[in-house]
Amino acid sequence: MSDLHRPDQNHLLAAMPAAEFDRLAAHLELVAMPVGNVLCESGGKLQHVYFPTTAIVSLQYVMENGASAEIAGVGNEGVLGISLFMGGETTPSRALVQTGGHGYRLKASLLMQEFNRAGVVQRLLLRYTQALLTQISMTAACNRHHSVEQQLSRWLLSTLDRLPTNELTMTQELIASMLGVRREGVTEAAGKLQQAGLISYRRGHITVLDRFGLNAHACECYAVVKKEFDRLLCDLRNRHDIPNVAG
Amino acid sequence: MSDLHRPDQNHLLAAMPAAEFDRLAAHLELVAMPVGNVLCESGGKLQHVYFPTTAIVSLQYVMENGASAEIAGVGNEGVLGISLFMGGETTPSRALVQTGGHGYRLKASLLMQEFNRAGVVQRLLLRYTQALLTQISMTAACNRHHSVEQQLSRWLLSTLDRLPTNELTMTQELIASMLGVRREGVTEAAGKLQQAGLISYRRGHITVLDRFGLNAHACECYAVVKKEFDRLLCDLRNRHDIPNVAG
DNA sequence: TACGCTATGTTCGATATCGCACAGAGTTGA
DNA sequence: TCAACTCTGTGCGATATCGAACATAGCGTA
Repeated sequence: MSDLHRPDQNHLLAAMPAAEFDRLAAHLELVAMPVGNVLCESGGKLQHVYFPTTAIVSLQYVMENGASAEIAGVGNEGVLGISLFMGGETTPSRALVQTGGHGYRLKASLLMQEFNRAGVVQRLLLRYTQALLTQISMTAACNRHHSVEQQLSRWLLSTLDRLPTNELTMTQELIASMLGVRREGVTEAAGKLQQAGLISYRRGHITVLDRFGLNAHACECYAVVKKEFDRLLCDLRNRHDIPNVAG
Repeated sequence: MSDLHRPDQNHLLAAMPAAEFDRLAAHLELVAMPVGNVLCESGGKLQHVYFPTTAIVSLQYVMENGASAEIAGVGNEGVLGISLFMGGETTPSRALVQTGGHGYRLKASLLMQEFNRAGVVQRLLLRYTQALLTQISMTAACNRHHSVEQQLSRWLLSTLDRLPTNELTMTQELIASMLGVRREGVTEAAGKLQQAGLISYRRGHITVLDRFGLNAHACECYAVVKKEFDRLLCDLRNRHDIPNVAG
């Protein structure tokens, strides 16, 4: 297992310089993150931050009437628990494991120690937070203007970016609750995408056949978010000189 | 004018301890922020951060087809330009002055110097950023699930919170572009609110008559955001000991 | 005062999504 | 093999919003 799971499968951990990473490495704890697990309820305080490697966590808001909406997703590109270092300790959204897998967790206090050194790790985490903010912003715009079919395409692509394969294990019911639409709406949209030869699916599994085609089918939101993540973070992999933008 | 305009009309500036504030005060520049002014285009880099006092800035995303959606608003409770200290320098959203007024601006480099001291001001700005993040998150959820009438109520209330009066100068057309809906939809929703005795309006002006009633008419999103802002920031006014949440 | 511009009000059909009901198909386990 | 359960497919009317066209009303200005 120690061969299969490595901290640097998480891009943020991988982007940390050796000195900083070494300080944290001994305290990183590999944990299973089974699907459906609620890591943090609305308003709840996390005891750890989570760096997913193969798992994907969905940040959702659940409304008073029970309807839910995904705000953003967190996979191997990021970290769950930004409210700890942002100073609020809690958020009104909940964190639900959407795709089961693993991740590394770190005691909140240890992350805070590192963050408060005000060095590379702080800058890295703040950049990630800005990227997350862009993701949430685009979710807002997308929810306003785009069709279920476009949103499903976007969601499939961004989920796929966090997985090693082209297949995701996920019922339409679950996808519907992520997107905040009816299950039937997902059935219909998925049917169209399958007819177009972009995906194929069977009970609980979706395989993306044509990523480029799906991209063309999705709204611009996917590309905007991806570009912004790349700009802010992707080049961090194997590049440990995160610039300090101090004037 | 120097009597009418004071930096502490902005809550973030007011929340800074004397030592920190004094370092910045000499560099704060009072500027007029006329309605319609675009302070920052999508992807553009700000040379200053803006602390509005009487103005309100709308953060929007404009889609490829020209449709727009408000992501969040920034008034006297906050600051425009978080991407500077978050490390990304730019964001995909644009900043448009929605309500004309004034604000204080500060050279980006000077804010960065203060931010990089990793002291009270940094913690204050990060807490504000988290509050903004909550606002954006709720915009996303609200866009998904709530009616135009509910959203208009929410928007009126949150705009009013940033103004000294109960009247806002704003055409329905402009409100429509903020909410990302048709102008006719705003006309219809505003008509209902007026019939219910909650607001009254005439060509370009809206007066809120019954704030409590409007609150009851709005979706939960308004209250969630307000509560979170209060929790994270409101008690900062006249309270300069922002706790360091280091573990 | 009269004109012209802009804001607001109203109507219409078109469309997307919803909410519900139920049928069929796949999976699991006794 | 069969039963129970879950997931997916489909059809229906109801509703909200859209998109466009046009009517009316308020306001500034010549």
